[in-house]
Amino acid sequence: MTDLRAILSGPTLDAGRELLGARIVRDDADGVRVARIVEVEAYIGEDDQASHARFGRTPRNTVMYGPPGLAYVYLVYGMHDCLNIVTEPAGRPAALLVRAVEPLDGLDAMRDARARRARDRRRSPADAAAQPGPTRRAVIPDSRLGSGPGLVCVILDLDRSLTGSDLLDPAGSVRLEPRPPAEPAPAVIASPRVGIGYAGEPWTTQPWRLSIRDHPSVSRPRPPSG
DNA sequence: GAACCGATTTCCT
DNA sequence: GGAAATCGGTTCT
Repeated sequence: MTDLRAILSGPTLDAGRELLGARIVRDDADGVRVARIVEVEAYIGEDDQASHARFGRTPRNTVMYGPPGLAYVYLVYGMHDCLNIVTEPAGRPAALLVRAVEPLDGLDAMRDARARRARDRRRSPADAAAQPGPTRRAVIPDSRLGSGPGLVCVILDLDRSLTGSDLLDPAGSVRLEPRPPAEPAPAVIASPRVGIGYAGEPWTTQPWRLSIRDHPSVSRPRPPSG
């Protein structure tokens, strides 16, 4: 089945498994960029103490209560945008955080976007005060360009203004497309979510991080290869 | 390759 | 007011 709307309206963990291997297509002035989803995390309901919905509906998280297939992009640690895909029927707050992608097409635009980000960072006063030093940075392999939730948004130029747009709209500039039928379903690893120590048990140990087994584009910390 | 650190601003019982 | 669904650089093993 490739009806993504139906898949996203179902249980979030099932939807997460279906999204592994799906494509994010970014279609804008910089051309067409395509990336394959290799890692997601599920945030399910108001009971989930790791979810932004844990305090109930707020101005920021309202879109999580909307229909499946909408984008929810939020800012974390004051600097990184993170892309979520809303799941489950309207009224039930749930979403899948896209933690890592494998670049498939438009890699030059992706590298440009990362270089732009690095330049902007260097403009900050604190960095200007620091000695630039002649340190040469290692070249980032293609497979690692989108290996983290913040990096996914950097290489695809996504930000909070995208929140509320429908990722299944064929005319949208950011689109979600199903895994091609010819491509075999990937082996999935389920492991605990990252960076949610504040949530307490059982939430910190729920295996709601889903990733393609042993895929080089998966973010750190690397899940067990099972 | 792991472990530590600083950046930066939005969000909310 | 305090913490946050992270990243990149540095420093160590």
